[in-house]
Amino acid sequence: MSDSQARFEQLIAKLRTSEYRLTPQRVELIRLIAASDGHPSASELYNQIKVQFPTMSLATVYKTLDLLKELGEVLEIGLRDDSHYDGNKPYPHPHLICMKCQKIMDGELELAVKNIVQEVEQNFGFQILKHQLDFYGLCPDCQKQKE
Amino acid sequence: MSDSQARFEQLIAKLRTSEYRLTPQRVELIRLIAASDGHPSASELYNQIKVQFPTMSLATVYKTLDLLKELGEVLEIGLRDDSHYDGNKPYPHPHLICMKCQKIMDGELELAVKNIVQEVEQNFGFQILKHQLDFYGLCPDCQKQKE
DNA sequence: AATTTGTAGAGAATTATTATCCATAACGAG
DNA sequence: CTCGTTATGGATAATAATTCTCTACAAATT
Repeated sequence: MSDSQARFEQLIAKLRTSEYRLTPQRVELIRLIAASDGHPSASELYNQIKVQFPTMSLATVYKTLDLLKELGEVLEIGLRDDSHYDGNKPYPHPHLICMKCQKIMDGELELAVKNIVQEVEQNFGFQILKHQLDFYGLCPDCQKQKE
Repeated sequence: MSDSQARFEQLIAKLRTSEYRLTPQRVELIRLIAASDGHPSASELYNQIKVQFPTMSLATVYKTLDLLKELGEVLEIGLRDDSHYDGNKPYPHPHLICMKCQKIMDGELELAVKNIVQEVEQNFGFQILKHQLDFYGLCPDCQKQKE
C-alpha cells in the first residue's frame, strides 16, 4: 500500500472517529491532499476537484481545510498572498521558497529548529507555541538556469 | 540628538539624494517611522498621520512605504492578515509575535540565524536571498497574567 | 419514515492591498 | 522669485484571498 493511500485512510479514520460526516466532497479533498506530495493552495485544490465535482465551491474547500487544521492533520503555510497547505507533515517546519519558480520545498532541519526555538525561549522568556520559518531564494534547478 | 532624530535625518537625506521629492506627507510618515520603536502596520501609521494630515490617504502610506522598501530603508514584515513595517532595522531578522496581545518583538539572534541559513544552503543547495522567521507564542507579560 | 442537525453551495461581505486618473504641489531652471 | 515640468497625492475603483450568511439538502438518529 502506498504512503498516500495509508495517509488517506488515516485521515478518513480521523474524521470518522471525530464524528464528522464523511461527505463525497470531503473524501475527494482528502484524497487529493494525501496524494499531493507538495504544498497545494486552496484554489489549486479547488481546480483539481472541480473536474470530478463541478458543483464544489471554493468555500467548501476552505471549510474542509479549516476542519483538518483543527484536527491537527493539515498545516497551513500562511504566505502573504495566498496560503498553501501541507497535509502530510502537519507540524511546523521550515520552507524553502524559490523566488523564480515559486516551488516550495520542505526544510528538514529538526535539530537546528529545536536549537533556535530553545534559544529564543531562553533569551527572551518567550513561550513559543508555533513558528513559521520561510527561506526565500533560488532552488538548485533555477540556479543552474542562471538567468 | 536622539536615535530617532538621527534616523529621521538619515532617511530624509536618503530620499533627497535619491532624487525623490520631499513632500510633507512623506516627511511626516518618515518622522513616525523613525520615532516608532515598534512594528507599525500601514493602517496604524495612517491613523496617526490623519491627526495632522486629514487629507492623507491610505494609498499614499502604501506608496511611501513601498518607496522606502525599494531604498532598503524599511523592512516589510509580511504577515498573513496585514503587514507591519520596521523602519529601524531594515534587514531580515526574527520576530516574536505574542498570540495574546499581538505585540511584535525583535529576536536578536544573528549568530543562530547565520548558522541555520548556512545549514539550509549546504543541505539543500538552496541559495537564500532573504528569510522570514516568525515565532508565535506568549510574551513574558502575557505569561504572567496566565489566563 | 420522520426529525434533527450538520454541511454544501451561491453569492455577498470583508479586508488588505494595488491600480487608475487627474489636479496639484515640489523643485530646478531661468 | 516665478514658471513649467513632472512626480506625487487623493479619491475611487479594482483585485484577490478569505470569510460570512442563508437556505436547501443530506445524513444520522430515533
